[in-house]
Amino acid sequence: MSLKIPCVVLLGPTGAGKTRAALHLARNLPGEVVNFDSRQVYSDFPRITAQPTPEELAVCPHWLYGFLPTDQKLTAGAHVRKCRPVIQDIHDRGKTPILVGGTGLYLRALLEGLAEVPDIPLAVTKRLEQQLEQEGLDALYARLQAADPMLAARIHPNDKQRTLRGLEVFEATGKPLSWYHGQQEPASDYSALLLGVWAELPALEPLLARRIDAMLEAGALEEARTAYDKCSDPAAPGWSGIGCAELLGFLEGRLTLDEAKALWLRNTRAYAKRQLTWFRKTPDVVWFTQDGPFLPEKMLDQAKAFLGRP
RNA sequence: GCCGAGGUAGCUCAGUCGGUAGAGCAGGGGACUGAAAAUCCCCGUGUCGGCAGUUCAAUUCUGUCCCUCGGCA
Repeated sequence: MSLKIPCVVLLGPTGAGKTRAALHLARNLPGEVVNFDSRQVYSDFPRITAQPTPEELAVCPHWLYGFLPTDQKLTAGAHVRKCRPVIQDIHDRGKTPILVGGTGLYLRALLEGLAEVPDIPLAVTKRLEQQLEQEGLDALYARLQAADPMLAARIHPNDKQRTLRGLEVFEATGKPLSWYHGQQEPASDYSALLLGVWAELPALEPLLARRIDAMLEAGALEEARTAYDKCSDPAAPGWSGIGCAELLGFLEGRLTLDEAKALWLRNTRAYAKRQLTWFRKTPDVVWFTQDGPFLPEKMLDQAKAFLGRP
């Protein structure tokens, strides 16, 4: 039984300034940056998903950014499996892993573990999607109630995504998803310092609006166009990202550029709100707001204290 | 100036055969165990454009005024 690997985690809503703070920590600890954002993994959308720029990437090694094609999807489990060896390797080389991102589920899955549910064959998922079309959600939810009453009680009958997930697990494995949840043992491989950048929506909104303009100036539209040439299926996983979907609407002539921008901002704002709701209840976060002294400096002090360095 | 269509929630609009009104989006709050930038839940008093008339009762009918958008001048 080895000791837990110490990690520094930077979390917070989109656009709050995590990347900048991460670089300061990486330079001074020293450390390497590991992504836990479900969208910054797409190789076709470095600007639209606000991945670190080439200059920022040059500061220190960055992991799990921009490696996935638009037509492929990552899952929380797959992300954890990719993350673990990366963190181990950084630690073995005497550096501090700095986890940066905004996908609360991915972070929780990494730190607290995920139930060990086998991969579901694609055929099962496809069949259920087809049945959803034909029989409707009510019928599928009723089947879930029979197959996994514990899970069904916890999710809403309108929740298409979770109803399908519950059913596919039961049909593919013969066991209810809630059974797998019960089997799960708490994971404790990492000792994490959680540093949060907090920004209320009214303060965040103008920053988000400016960031969208900056992204467009940096070539976001050309980025979307190039991605569209590679993958023109609007249902592809990569296109569902905020900004990607709106620019696709413009490219396909469904939206004017102004409409796309307005939608993009609204959707980003709504997303930031959901992130705040999630992170608000995350335990043991040391929160920082953007006013006051140089934020990354204060975070560095915290990180040094946590790691037991002078 | 004339004819027509409208003026109802922040926005787009529905509706009330006369009994003071409701959807979508936005906004606020929340949930979240392999699609999570996803998926989903809860929250709707607003001089129903102004004024007057008819009526027990007008946002609804009538008159008039104001404003917007079409068409004709």
